[in-house]
Amino acid sequence: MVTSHPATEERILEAARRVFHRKGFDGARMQEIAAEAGINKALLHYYFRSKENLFDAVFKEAFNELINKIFTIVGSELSFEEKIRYIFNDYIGFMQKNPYIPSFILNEIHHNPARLTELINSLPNPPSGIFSQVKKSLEEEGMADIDHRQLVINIIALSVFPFIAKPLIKNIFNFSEEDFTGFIENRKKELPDFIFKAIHS
Amino acid sequence: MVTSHPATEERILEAARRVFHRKGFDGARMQEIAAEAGINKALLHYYFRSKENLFDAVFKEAFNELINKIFTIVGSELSFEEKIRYIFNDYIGFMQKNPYIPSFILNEIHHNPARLTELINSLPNPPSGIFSQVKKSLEEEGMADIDHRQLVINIIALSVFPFIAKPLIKNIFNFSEEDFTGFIENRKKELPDFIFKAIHS
DNA sequence: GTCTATATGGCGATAGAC
DNA sequence: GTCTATCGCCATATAGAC
Repeated sequence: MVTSHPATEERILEAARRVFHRKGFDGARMQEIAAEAGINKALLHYYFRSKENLFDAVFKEAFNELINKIFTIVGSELSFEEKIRYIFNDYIGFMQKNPYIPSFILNEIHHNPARLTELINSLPNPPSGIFSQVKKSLEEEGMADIDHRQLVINIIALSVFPFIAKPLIKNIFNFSEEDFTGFIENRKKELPDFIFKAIHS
Repeated sequence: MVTSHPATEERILEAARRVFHRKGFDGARMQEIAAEAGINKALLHYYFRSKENLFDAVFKEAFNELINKIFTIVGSELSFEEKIRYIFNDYIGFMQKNPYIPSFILNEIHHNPARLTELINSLPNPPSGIFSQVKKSLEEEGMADIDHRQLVINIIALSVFPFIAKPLIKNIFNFSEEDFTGFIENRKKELPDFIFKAIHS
């Protein structure tokens, strides 16, 4: 895994990202990753002993990016309202730049629950701490009656779902790629107020 | 596909559902489906010529169930408020009974966009008609200012997402299976008011 | 219709030369 | 470190007996 020729390892990882993100573990082929990286299969195994190892590196990286992105905002010192606005703007923005990651993660977490537990346990900030902080924020805002966990899931659902369902959305609304981009840009603007109205009595 | 022994074909389909829903096309094995159905691989090919054919039958069925469920409610003669309540109650209820279908559909639609277009075109009620009806409902309720397409996606996102992200949710909240069930039951109760508050000015 | 046996190809992984 | 060649296995699919 550590070598005197980092350029090759990084090229393998880039190729592996492209292929695994799109096709998942079962659909990906070592031959395709090798071709994308401009090398041959044998060299893949020289750097990362097995398909599973290579996949783990890619999965871990994507998972941490996706989770830390949101946990960093939630766990920051911003006001409650600012946090909501930042999440919708930055989190959706991240997925616009990495449109395959949400489906990739949400699909692969079903296949290996043990790895998921391990990854969550090794996060820099434990989720339990983040969530008790959310709860405290809500109490300070005088909204102690709403379940903070339901709210967190609602916010993530509204952010992530359009990217998971993109092909379906494009089809049922007859959206071009530009239409879809516009639809997402509108969400960034409209979702914060949607949430504020929903939670303020 | 049509035969004098329907019991076998139905047993194959039941087995194929169980395996494909959980593992997707790439992860499923014809051997496993045969074993689940209590027959051998050769007989699978006798009834459904290829893995792809068998998968298509399973996919089409799940897709139509998932889409028609919601389109039937949306296109019904219920009042706007009733529709919202029915969607959250019945749609979430359907997914509680079929927890693998949302992930299955949302994952596989990425792999064959052509089949998706075909399936949508063959729906009993065309989506465009359903959505113009939603728009009309909103105008009658004096809520013409909100984008009906954004609202539809929000409602579906809030319903579907917890099932797609179930392993993640259980992990980060330290939920047992019973905790998760309770969490979903609470959503059924709370989501209608969440939406009503969000859209009423 | 249902089985056993087998064809055929592709996959992950390794051996060994350079 | 990087390559070519190949092993061993397992997948889908078919042939052919009953």
